Amino acid sequence: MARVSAQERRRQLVDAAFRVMGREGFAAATTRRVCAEAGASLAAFHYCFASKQELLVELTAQTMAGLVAARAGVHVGGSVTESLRSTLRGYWETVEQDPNRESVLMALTQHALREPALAGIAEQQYAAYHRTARETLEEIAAGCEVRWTLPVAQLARMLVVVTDGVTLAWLVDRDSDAALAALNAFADQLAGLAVAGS
Amino acid sequence: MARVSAQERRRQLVDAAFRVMGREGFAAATTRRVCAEAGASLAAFHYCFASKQELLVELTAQTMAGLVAARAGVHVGGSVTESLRSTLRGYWETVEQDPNRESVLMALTQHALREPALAGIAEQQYAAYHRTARETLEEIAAGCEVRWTLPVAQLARMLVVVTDGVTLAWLVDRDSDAALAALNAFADQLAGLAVAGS
DNA sequence: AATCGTCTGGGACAGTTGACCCGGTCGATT
DNA sequence: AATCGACCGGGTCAACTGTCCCAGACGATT
Repeated sequence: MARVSAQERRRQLVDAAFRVMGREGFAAATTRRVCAEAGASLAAFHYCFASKQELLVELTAQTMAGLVAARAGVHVGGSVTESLRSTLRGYWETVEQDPNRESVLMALTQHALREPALAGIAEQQYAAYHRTARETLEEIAAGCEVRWTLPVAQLARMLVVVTDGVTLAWLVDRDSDAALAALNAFADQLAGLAVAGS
Repeated sequence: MARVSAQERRRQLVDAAFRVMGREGFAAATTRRVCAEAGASLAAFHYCFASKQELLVELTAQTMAGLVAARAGVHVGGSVTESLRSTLRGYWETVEQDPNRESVLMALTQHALREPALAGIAEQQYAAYHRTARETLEEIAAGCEVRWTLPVAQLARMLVVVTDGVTLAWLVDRDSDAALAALNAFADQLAGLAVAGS
């Protein structure tokens, strides 16, 4: 077995846990299963992490950060409608490209809502979503020289609601056309809430 | 311990499983925990159910049926906007009144997507959502003497997307005002897709 | 009251899980 | 090359899980 730094080992274990969860579900990510996936021993696990909880916390934080980064791609160009459409399409590509991240994140969110040790993590996660969405909307408004006729916070929530809802439905029926159609329709509706101006 | 019919015992156990899941999460619903909640013995459990899977299947079916029934409340009256708003508000009241049903259903959906024995159940669940949503939209269109300018199937998906997304976000941050505002905004946008006519 | 299917009590089983521990091995620093 | 902290192998532990079993108690039918 390769001899790597504790920090590197931690990363490997977190990645392995993510892969196992994505492939076999949250419950399948036992310490042994994760260690096997990472090619590490149980002792190595408990050398790197004080407990499974600790890995879960790190996994949640890391996955969350990756998602926010992926969602942050804003495409400004042409009309408000076009900007919204291409931004949403950009997000959607990241989902279809790696569906597991979404299902893992959903499971982590569910778990974080119950586990006292992870209290606040789900809330932070959603706060980050809302912040990212708000920034995206503000960027588009600035780039297209329009302003929103509803509070940006409310629009941001709607954006998160729609992306989450579309993702959830797609995870079940995998109907990509319907998902994209819904996103486009929403982009058009949202564009209707923008008027020219500062 | 009371002596009840096997059928009644099954119902009790399903209810107990639902309560335990709602209170402590999906993973907490072990056979022993469920039996304790129902006031039954382990033997009673395996007399009524061949396996835990069997209970899970029945629980999913029953919870699903309850939800579809709850969502089916259509309020037609006044303008399209008003009808949509009050229908969505009606749905929302059922969510806030029993938040556990939503989180349990979400966990069951997650589980059903992985478990081969429950294959198809999640899909059926969502198909039922979409059917209910489509019927709701058609009822409103008929009652308000309008027609939709987009395919009803697409609008139905948007309806499901929004209700699911709003519910998901609310389960995390419990911001009822924001949830209701999002639903109202969506109702207004949806109303914009209706024009007078048959 | 005898019978029979329905139901229950308590216990047992093997398998899995998270956690832990100790002796030892590696590699860089000195 | 001696030292020391980082790291690993393999084994152990108690707790918990789903499942199963059997002797017996109940209640309706005969």
